[in-house]
Amino acid sequence: MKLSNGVEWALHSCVTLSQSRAPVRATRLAELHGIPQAYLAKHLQALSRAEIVHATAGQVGGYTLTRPAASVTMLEVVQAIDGTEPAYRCTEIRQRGPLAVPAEQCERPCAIARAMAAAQEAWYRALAAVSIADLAAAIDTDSDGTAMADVRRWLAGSRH
Amino acid sequence: MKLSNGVEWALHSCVTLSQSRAPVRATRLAELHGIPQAYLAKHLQALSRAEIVHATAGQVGGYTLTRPAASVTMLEVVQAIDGTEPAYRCTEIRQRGPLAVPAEQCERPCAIARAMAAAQEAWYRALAAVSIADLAAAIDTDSDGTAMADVRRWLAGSRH
DNA sequence: TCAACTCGGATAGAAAGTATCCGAGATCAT
DNA sequence: ATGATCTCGGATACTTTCTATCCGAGTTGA
Repeated sequence: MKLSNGVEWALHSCVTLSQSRAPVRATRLAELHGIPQAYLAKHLQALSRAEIVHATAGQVGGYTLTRPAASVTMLEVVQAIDGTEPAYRCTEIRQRGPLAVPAEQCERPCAIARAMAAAQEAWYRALAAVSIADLAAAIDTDSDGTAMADVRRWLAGSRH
Repeated sequence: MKLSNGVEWALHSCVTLSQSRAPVRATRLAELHGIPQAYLAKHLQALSRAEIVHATAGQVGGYTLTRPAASVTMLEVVQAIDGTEPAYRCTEIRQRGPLAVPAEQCERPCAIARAMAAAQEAWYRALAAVSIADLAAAIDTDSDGTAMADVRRWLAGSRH
């Protein structure tokens, strides 16, 4: 089980966007984080499709958060990049083989699928409990309150 | 994020093995579940390497559980097949770019990595709380107490 | 001692993730 | 109003992982 690499970039990008009301170009986000510009753009598209960010075209275009950072959860971002399909998908092998269970007895998911779904739900809950604003605050605390100010300063001076 | 297909087969196979003290051949497990024999064998190797099952060679060989089913958790099986690496791996992009954080300030994982680790831990905890014996009992209940007896009967008559 | 059966690792093919490019659309200066 | 420039968006190659399979090494029982 591996999570797409773009999840990390998307989360950092959202934290950065939370520090700016003005649109931020994909190129600048990539430069700030030291990551491939073209590939990050693809992931930003996914965030745009999920309506987490809003894309503005044109010379002063770029990306902005559509909602306050406190109302955007990590889960939304992860699902926007990685998809909403659960990690475990039951192929109903109980309905196959010599001891196959009749289909009419399989309305309820199989016990294994239920346990996996419960685990996934626990994962979802943990991610839904943390917002982009929470992340920004935690990163700020880790740096003794300088990190986000530095980001804001860098963003303000980036439009040359 | 997608979980390997073999996880489902491994879990069902462990439940089946919990119903037999005698070794069960990989061919029989595949036949019972209606799945590719050769590919299941590869996953059983992983279970063997993790010492969840014991492989016996020879004419009356096959696989058996090494421990009581009540002491084998879903988490162990999932990790044996899928590996123990966490789904999210931080690439430390905070140490890159124009606002790079000095390495000496990065002893603690970044806030995003911490939140992801907490979510993964919740997932682990949910899986560790369910044993193979629990699964067997739940499957039995779903079938009004006939499923496991049917499995035992089929296993007893399978060595022709 | 021999024969038959088992598991185990090494080997091809398919799918998904990774990385990139160029075109459609919009904005600002002229 | 017009044109040039800059933006995002989807379509296109490449790499890695997962999927599926085969044949050899080792063991058991007759």
